[in-house]
Amino acid sequence: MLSKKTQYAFHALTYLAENQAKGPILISEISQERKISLKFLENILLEMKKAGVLGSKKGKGGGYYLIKPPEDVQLAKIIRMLDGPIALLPCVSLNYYERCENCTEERCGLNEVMAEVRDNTLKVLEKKTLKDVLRNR
Amino acid sequence: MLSKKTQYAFHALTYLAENQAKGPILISEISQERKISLKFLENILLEMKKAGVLGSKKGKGGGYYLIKPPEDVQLAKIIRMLDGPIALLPCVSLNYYERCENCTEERCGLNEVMAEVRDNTLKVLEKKTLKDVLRNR
DNA sequence: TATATTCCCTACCTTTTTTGTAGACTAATA
DNA sequence: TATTAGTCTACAAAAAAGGTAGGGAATATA
Repeated sequence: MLSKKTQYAFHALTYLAENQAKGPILISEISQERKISLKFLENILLEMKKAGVLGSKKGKGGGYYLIKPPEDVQLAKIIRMLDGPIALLPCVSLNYYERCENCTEERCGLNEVMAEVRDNTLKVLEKKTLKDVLRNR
Repeated sequence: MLSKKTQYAFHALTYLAENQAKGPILISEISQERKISLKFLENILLEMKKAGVLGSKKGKGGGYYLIKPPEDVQLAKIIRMLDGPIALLPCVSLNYYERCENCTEERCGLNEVMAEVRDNTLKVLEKKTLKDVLRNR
């Protein structure tokens, strides 16, 4: 399951996308509108900024804004950024690969299946973008 | 990611499947062969017994054994049993459904995408069985 | 340049989940 | 009836998730 953090991130991103015309949006506005703890949301937005998804502006008239058009923001990227691996096993993760203990990959049938699951999942999450989850499509 | 618990469960299940001919297998044997903490494994096997996947026999010559042929044990069932929901959001889970807070499902584009992910995942996990992950296929 | 505004950063705290352990109990078998 | 082996309840440690506090730094504007 996606963590609250990632779920909040999606709430924030769709809010930003739907209000792009207004220019930079205050953290506090997103927090109120989408009912997310202000300080927790601060962390999340900052993390997304560092990952290159959001931009920000300080001082009066400041706030956060999307740095790319919604159709260029892959859902897979957001999930990986905040939740880590999408794969079900470390040994089949493309971005967070780790060897499995107690299991030789060459002879383990599980990783083949899990690689198939991963591919099927990514087929959706890498194709779909922020634009696809907006309310006013 | 799958929890250790579920990963251990798969180790145990494949061991049981590969040694079916030997009759009931001791917890301690699986624990040693697959390097899993004995007491932790006890809990896991018991849970699978209660869920109807394993049978057991007490006393000398006892142990655990598969109650169904490996090709009848869906991977999805094992995962759900020990890890819970397979879906990425509670509101698109078939077996563990819960309403999402702060999000009206009718107008939330996220759940449509996540339902698609779920379907793609289940396409694999409900088709593949314990037999498909055995070493000596 | 003073001040208000707003994001930035570090550190911490609480709760929940995961992972693992202890020990007594019950059932089967020889 | 002694031994073997699973069953059950409870607990505990460690890790992860979720959330909070408070000051610092950059910006805008008067």
